[in-house]
Amino acid sequence: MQAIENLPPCPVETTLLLMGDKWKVLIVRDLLSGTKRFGELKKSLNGISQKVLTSHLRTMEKNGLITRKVYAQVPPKVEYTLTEVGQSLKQVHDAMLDWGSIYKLKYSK
Amino acid sequence: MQAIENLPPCPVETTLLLMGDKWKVLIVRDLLSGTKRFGELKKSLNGISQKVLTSHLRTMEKNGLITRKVYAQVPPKVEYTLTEVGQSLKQVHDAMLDWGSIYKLKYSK
DNA sequence: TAATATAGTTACCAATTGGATACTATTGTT
DNA sequence: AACAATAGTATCCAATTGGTAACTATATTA
Repeated sequence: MQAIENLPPCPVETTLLLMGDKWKVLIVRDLLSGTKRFGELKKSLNGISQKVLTSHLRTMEKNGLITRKVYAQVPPKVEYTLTEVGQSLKQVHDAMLDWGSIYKLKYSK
Repeated sequence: MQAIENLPPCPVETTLLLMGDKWKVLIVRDLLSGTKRFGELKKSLNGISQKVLTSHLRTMEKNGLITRKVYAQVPPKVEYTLTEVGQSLKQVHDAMLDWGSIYKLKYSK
């Protein structure tokens, strides 16, 4: 992958630059359990539009978080998989999972 | 605090609902080192406008993440502090800090 | 007397994001 | 011959978000 230029000095801001987005975190959540096809992602990301899903996947691929594998078939089959760096987002995901659970215990009905 | 209704079933989505926003994470980052005044936050959140900072602080207060203390002075003095639940966002913050650092090591110039 | 400092609020405008819809390509199926 | 299936792309419109600038209050300071 190509090096990215001008990342912010604060690493938290770097993470936000690459992942500071509802859908991207949910895409990671879904790919943490393994490779998925485009259609599977679309279905499990309830309500995301095709356009938005495609554009997030492209950005994440460019940033080295996922890989895209196209099969020479008709109808098309495209699979998305987390890279090693993408996998390492599991810590962030898990922290968010834990915190959300705690918050719900405390404050939800 | 009042219970919040209709939190999403997935705890990750709950976290995103409350924190899925660049500025909110950075506000937490800044408050993790202790209580801050409005003006201090504004200065350290480089580039945030007064309007946006105010509105994020209000939402976070409503959600039980921070407390707001107004001193009866002129000119006004208002301090913001993380609540206990707000403090517990440290795990999320730290995971993002770690991941950003790793990412920069691998991919930045 | 006028300026300064702080923490806002309000109104308006611009930009970004997101959604809906229609369209494409091609092979296999009915 | 028409249709289904998949992973898109292109276009247009709507909504949300964010920025700028002006305004407020009032005690203290020059």
